[in-house]
Amino acid sequence: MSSANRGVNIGPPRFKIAVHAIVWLAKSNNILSSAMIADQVSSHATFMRRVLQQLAVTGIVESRGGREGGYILRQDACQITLGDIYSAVSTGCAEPDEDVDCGEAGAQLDQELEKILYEAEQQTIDHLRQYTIADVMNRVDFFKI
Amino acid sequence: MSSANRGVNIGPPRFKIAVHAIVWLAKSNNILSSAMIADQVSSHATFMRRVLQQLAVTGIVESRGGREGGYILRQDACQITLGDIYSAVSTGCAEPDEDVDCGEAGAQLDQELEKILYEAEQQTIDHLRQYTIADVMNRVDFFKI
DNA sequence: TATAATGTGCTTGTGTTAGTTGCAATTGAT
DNA sequence: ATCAATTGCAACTAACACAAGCACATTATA
Repeated sequence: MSSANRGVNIGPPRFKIAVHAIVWLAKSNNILSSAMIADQVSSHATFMRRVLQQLAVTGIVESRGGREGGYILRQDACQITLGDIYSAVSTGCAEPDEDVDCGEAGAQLDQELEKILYEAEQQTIDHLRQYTIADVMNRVDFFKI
Repeated sequence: MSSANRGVNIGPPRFKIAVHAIVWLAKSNNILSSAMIADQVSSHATFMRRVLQQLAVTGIVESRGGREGGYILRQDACQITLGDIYSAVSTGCAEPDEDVDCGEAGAQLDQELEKILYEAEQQTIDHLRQYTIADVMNRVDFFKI
């Protein structure tokens, strides 16, 4: 999976990979190791583990350690939304900017902008909540349920 | 202006700098050189020229070459919206992803996701259209009109 | 116990963006 | 006409964010 231009200016870069991983988990309907998922999405096992762990802490997938371990969906494909995934992979990359060094007035302006952008992002997440993984899968023949 | 963590996962990085620049132009209500603007927003003249040029092609500012040249607003602060600015600084960084190399099905899935994200971004822009530069300025004492 | 997986720290690679320099073209002041 | 100040633009460098990849401790199961 290339890490070139993302095409749109919204969403963390991991978002699409996370969706791909969940789609494959939904299709297999089984436990899959990070290595197997990485193969399917042309990524790498270690990176997938990090992404899948973010999905695990929000309860979208469950991780099992040890032999025969891996990841398995904890919710049905028609219950998981793109908004859920966006939120899950955003955690940890949404700390507020450190204070800018362009003066008091500039800093205040920046804070106000930050508020507005935060609000816009929340609305984006709401918008993405209308699409479930099942919806997305049904848009592609190969994954159709 | 730090280029560290952006705090939110939406908008091109230049967005906030572009807003700052326009706010200063609105406050001064006069022609300002790239060097003067760069000073105000703690950035650099050449970089500001790049950003301001994007704002010029969409008609938000006007650029004048030569001695006594610089940039000046072409619209009133209460007519320029954050959505306009977002669109302006997004041009040229929103080409679609190159085709991913994770198989036909994966590529199709990716295209569908891309459509959904594009739609989400358009809605973000619409959302940002409700805020004018004048609104933003009135949120900060120093810039209050 | 041996095996196969996750979790995670660390290093390396790479693409994107900002910073910087240099200079031609342009425009107004003198 | 000359000079000074500015944009526009190309090229290069630097910084940063993120993914890729390795190593290994930990964990769980056959």
